[in-house]
Amino acid sequence: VDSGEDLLRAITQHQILVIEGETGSGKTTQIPQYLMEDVRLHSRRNEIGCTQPRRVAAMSVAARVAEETGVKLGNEVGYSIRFEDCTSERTVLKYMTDGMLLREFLTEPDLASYSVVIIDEAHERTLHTDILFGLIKDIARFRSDLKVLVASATLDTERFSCFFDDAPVFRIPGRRFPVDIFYTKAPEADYLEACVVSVLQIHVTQAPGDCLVFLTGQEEIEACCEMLQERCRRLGSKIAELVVLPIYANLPSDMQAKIFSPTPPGARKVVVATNIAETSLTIDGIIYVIDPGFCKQKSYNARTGMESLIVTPCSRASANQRAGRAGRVAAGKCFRLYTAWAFKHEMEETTIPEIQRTNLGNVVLLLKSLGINDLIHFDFMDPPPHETLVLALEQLYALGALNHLGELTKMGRRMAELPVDPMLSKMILASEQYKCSEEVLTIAAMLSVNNSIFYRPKDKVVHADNARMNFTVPGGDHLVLLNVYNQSGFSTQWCYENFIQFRSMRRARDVRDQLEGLMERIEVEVVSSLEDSVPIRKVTGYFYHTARLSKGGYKTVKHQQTVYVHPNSSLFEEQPRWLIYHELVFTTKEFMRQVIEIDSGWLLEVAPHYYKSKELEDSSSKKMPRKQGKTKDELG
DNA sequence: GAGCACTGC
Repeated sequence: VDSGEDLLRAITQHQILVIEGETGSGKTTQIPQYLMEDVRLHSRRNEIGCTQPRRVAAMSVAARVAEETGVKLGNEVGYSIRFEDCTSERTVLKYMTDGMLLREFLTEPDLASYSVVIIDEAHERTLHTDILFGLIKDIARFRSDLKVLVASATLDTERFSCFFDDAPVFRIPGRRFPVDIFYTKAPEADYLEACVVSVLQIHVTQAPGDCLVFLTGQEEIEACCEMLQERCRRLGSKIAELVVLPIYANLPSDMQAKIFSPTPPGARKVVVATNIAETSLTIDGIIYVIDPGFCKQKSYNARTGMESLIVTPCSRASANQRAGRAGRVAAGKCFRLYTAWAFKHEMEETTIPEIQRTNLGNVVLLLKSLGINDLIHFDFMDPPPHETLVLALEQLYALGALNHLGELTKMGRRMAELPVDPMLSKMILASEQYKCSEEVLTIAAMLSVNNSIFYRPKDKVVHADNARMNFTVPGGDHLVLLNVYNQSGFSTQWCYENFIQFRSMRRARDVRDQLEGLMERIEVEVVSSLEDSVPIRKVTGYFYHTARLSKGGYKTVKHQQTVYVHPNSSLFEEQPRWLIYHELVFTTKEFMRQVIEIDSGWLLEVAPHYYKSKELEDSSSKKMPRKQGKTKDELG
């Protein structure tokens, strides 16, 4: 940054400032250093906090700034991410994940220990960043000494400025190489085939430089890599060597690492990637980008409480981010496999912010515990759908976290301490009474590790499925997960032999350790039920998501939706009469994932306020009672 | 009988 003095002047004059700058403009590393050196802003020994959407970014930026300023990482400059606090009493500049700062509001609602808060990569609009916007705007009103910087890429800075009461926008010039963009003349019917043809054309006709292809998921990536390899084999020595490498988040780490090895002389590297290469990792040497213009996006239907993952055209902002990946080391080229007209008229300007596409159970609980009672009127930059808030409130009421006035209960206050979904925190708290907290902690940790524990490579499907069957125990999937956790011993060798994802296991262990560490604070004693699965089944998944067998499928007890047991479930063939599911996902059908068998009588024992014996009668021919429970207005 | 983009506390 050339204009450090100007920037400092602007910061002294305004409480909130929006900073617009491309990645590579040095805003993330330089600005906090200017602030640190400036005595006007730093007469008090308060911290400068700088949030990042990703853990690795927080760590690596902190390491770089520590090096540049010649201090030891963790002293004056440090970072704080889940499972890892690398700060000390001397820390002045702290890089952290946005979720971490959000959690800090629970212990320090006015962020008193900070003199400056920087929200970096604001344009990404992560769920946590969006909540921070509302909270920070609010505290800035009474903390006039707090400086707030909102740093974003070029897009949307006007909207940020507008949201923060017309805060001035300070622009920092970027340093990036130009990228030429090419469109197709007509739409492509088969974009996978078009990708393969484009890669080969680049390989044969273009100057040296590696190539990056954006696809939507594992299956597409595998298909594309196979097609490329097959055609290169057929062309044989007529063309130079092409090194084809897949990358996606679920790929085992040793295979991921291959994309970073240098391209052999005379050869060309092609990396076939998901969106992981759009923001999360950067590959050096990319000169060509091929963009078919699609991505998989999560969406959430609050009327049914169901999530789904759908292939959608990506936004113009996302397409531009992808193109930018070609211009990091030299001038590059981006080949878009859609027409210029489609780019202009058919693609959205920006991606829909996450807050509008996700379940908000834990966010609502967090805001309630910060004393924000009227969520409908909370200052969201883009408010979530009304139904999403209503469903979250309904769920929290059912779990006993809110009373009928929508106020936080003592139970809710304890639940908010745990960094997991409300259903999981409720079951952990309930496990105390049923003397099985030891097991329930493990189950909660395993359920909160979203991506699959079971590794199922295409060429070893039979082996993988056999390995998985060996973990089957009576009762349901929660107990299978508990069994896997207890057997694993966290050995890479064991995981490999049993087709278990080691990364997921390590994560489950970290989560479990963290949760166990919080048990004292919420006054839950850690005890084991010793082999008895009944108490575990009474509390796991908790009673909120129940379904009963009903001609060929299941019906949810509270909303009478037709749903099915997922074919990967250990209960797929058993089809028990009553069960509890952890989540609903819509793919080819409405599926319940992670289910456990229960006795309907338990529901009256565990949740008498929520179930009436009439709803639990077993004569399926009988007309179902009308929906009971609280209405929207009562919950407000 | 399915098929899981990416993050984060």
